[in-house]
Amino acid sequence: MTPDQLSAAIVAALQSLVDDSSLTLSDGVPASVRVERPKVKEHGDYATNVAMQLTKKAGRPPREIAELLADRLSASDGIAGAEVAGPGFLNIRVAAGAQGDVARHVLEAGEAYGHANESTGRRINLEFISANPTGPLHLGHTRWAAVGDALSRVLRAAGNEVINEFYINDRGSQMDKFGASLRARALGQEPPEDGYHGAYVADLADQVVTAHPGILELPEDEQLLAFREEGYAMQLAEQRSELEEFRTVFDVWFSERSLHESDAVEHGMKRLREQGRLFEDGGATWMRTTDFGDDKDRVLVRSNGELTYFASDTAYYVNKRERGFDQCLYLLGADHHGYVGRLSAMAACVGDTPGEQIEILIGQLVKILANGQELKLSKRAGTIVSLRELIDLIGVDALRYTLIRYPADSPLTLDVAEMTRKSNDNPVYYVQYAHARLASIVRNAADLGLKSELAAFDPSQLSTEREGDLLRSLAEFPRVVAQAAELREPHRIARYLEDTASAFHKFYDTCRVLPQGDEETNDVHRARLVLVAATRQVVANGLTMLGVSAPDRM
RNA sequence: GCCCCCGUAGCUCAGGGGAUAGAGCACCGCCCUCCGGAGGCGGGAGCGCAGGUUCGAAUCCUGCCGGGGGCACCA
Repeated sequence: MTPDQLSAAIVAALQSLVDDSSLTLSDGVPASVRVERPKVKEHGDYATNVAMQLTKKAGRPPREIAELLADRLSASDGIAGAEVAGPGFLNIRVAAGAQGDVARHVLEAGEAYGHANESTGRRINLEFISANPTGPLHLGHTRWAAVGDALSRVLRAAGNEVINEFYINDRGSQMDKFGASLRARALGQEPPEDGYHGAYVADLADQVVTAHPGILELPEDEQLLAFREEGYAMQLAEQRSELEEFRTVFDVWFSERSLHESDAVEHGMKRLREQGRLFEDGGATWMRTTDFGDDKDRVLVRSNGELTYFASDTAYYVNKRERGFDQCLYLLGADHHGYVGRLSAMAACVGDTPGEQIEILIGQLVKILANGQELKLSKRAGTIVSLRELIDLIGVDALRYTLIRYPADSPLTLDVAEMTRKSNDNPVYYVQYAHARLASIVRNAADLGLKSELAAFDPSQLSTEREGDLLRSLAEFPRVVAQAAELREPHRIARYLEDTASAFHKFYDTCRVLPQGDEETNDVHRARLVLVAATRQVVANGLTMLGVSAPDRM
């Protein structure tokens, strides 16, 4: 019995109470009832507070409603018992057979277990990282790479169509400063004061010269252009390959320049004009974002005729919507949180509703400590911890997992020494180890000529406390995925996996799975093997959803 | 000055109104004749402060204190 099935059983019990007038509910029977897993085992396998919530609508004390419900529910299939506790909680015990059947569901669904059965029909554009192509990706980008990619997988699992998109800021003065910095290094000079000073600039400059032997013979303006464009191409290629190595793949790499090369910007402005949100002041063109709660109106075209970055943002958003996305999600770092107000207002200015078509998720920054000292991540200072370096240092699995397992909106402090010193300090190994152990049992079973056969599976054999705990944990997975997608919180998957791994290790400690010595294979062995195979499937599905490997051996 | 995020165990962090607030690390002790000890079992310690909403608050609201981030006709 899954929580959803239990919830349905409670609803049915309520309905039957209403049908025979044992209970009157002013709003009718709720469509679903929340069931939760109690913290203490004395409170049963599941508990619901529905009686307390219905007390007003029923006009009766919660314990009285709970009593009625307990009687009715106890008679339902798969329910071993229900009792009222405290102010009106209903504590429910599920029959072992119904509980064990969860393992069957898991194996029947296989890789699809935990994934939504139906499509939401929603197309989501998920934009994240969107770094300037003027340097290596650093720790901050790395967090969004891991979280964004995991979020995308989770949203897909929940039945959405999702496109991962990377917006390339390849236009504007930063690019020129980048080109000038490269040229300066190539000439053996210091980059401009407001340019790029990291050590990578000199290396990149050398690469540009190598690829373009005649570059230093060009006139200065052409030379600046050539350095800028070559450096851009190389840096972008580098970012792509690093991200690919990090298993973060983008479906669309969208160039800001391409917006300007097409008529997208003018098109976006036209849309705003139609909506009546444009005005002229001081020779500049403004968008009246204050109509929708922004602190101040925003300039789109400066008085000198140049387009602002925000004009691109607007055009880009309109472009996304016209490409057919129902929802545009932006994953931004806390250093960009000032954009939330104006982006939301902008979407409203073109006629959308913030929170519906546009959703901006702010992730807090990551701090990294080495020997108790914070590493500064400034590109200027050149003390960058790059994605490449982090991968080399920590490994893709551990790095991804560590960054994903915390909520993105909580500031994070990681210790290099701790991440690199002892690998088993990282919870990712706890989960992966569980998977390897599970896979190993399945392997050993095969050596004994045993397979997890559903035909011979008797779920009621899984009757011990730890088997029940593990089964209930497996039953949670679909709910966890749905919730993680709804809240845009992929870290919930990681936390869930840690709980499930723990439930498995405890089960393993007390429950022998395979027959030993000359022992005959019995129904308990067979049932436990099914449970093991189901658990392995769930752990594998969860790790896959995080983009972390599920090794059969470690 | 205004806005956003955060404050939970010695440290890093979970906990979307529910019953006795949880993990990992660190510290102390214990558990393999047998499926992987990267495991299991036990031990101590905590919701920044003050109000409010509620039958019930770590969770929601207000104020204060402390930490981080942000304010542009920059990108």
